[in-house]
Amino acid sequence: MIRIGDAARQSGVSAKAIRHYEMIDLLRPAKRDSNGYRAYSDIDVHELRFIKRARTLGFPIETIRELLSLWRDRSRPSRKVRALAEGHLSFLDARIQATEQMALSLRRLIEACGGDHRPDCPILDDLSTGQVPTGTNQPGKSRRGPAR
Amino acid sequence: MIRIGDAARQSGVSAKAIRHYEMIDLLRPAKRDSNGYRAYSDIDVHELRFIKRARTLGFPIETIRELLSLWRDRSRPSRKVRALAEGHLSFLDARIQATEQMALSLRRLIEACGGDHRPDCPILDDLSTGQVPTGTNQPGKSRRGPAR
DNA sequence: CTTGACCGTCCAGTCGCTGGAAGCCCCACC
DNA sequence: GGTGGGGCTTCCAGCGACTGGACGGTCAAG
Repeated sequence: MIRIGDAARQSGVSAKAIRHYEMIDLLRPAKRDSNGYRAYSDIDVHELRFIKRARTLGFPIETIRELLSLWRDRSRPSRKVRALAEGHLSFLDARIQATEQMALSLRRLIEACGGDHRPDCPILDDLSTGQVPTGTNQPGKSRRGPAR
Repeated sequence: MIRIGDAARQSGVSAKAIRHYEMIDLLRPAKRDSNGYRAYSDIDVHELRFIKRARTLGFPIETIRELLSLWRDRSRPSRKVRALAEGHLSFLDARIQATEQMALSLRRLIEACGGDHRPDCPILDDLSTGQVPTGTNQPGKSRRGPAR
């Protein structure tokens, strides 16, 4: 049986994260051996790798939960998997768009800025005169800056 | 004097967020009028707009803190502002790259998936056989203990 | 017997807020 | 005078997906 450290090394998921996944019921509780250590099988490591790969593709945990249950189900329709993947792809595309928009604006500002010892700076000028984007505030209608 | 709700409407920053900014000392504590309500000046609203615009460009709060202090300093060298902006731009570019990589992989998987009623699905196949990205886990520097 | 690599639990912190509860303040309206 | 509805106040909790650290047990080598 594989202990948590080895499961971590073999899957690329940290031991801390493995315990975390167990706590949030993404993974079923690991068996314990006589001294209380978690003991994993190759199948468990395989699931961890599955999770790792899905995280690498940016899937959120809740979606991975569904993906895992679809994976375990031998009769799943690939349609469902595909729908999940497409939903996530839309999310990624939206994030790319939003981030590119930020980068574009910022790049223009940087180009206009001399970057010398003087206080004159188009970057600060832009920030200080920035128009209020309408309808983007208030309780209820939250604007979410892509998380960091 | 402007109360918090109006300051929110005029700046595009929610009232909750304004209080939050005060709590983390991004904003100096607002004056209070007789009934204890926060009272803002046009200058304060201007700062809020500055913050809002910087957030829209994706700057993290800690960087905005520096940007604000540079902005308040009439003799600031634009060099420093520019350096902050360039650092953030690198961060944005890295994020775009990473997200595009995810989207690209996912798009390929989706294209290969029929999306029908059958259980056969390249997406799940990929996830379940995903190679372990080496060197991407945990604290322990993955050094080997004695064989068990 | 000590060292050191593991393992365990539990709590706190990250980031940037948002939601909600409980309770004032103030105005208009009946 | 009461009532209703905004606004404002405070404080606590929660989001996502973990990571860090404290504190302690377990085990084999030296």
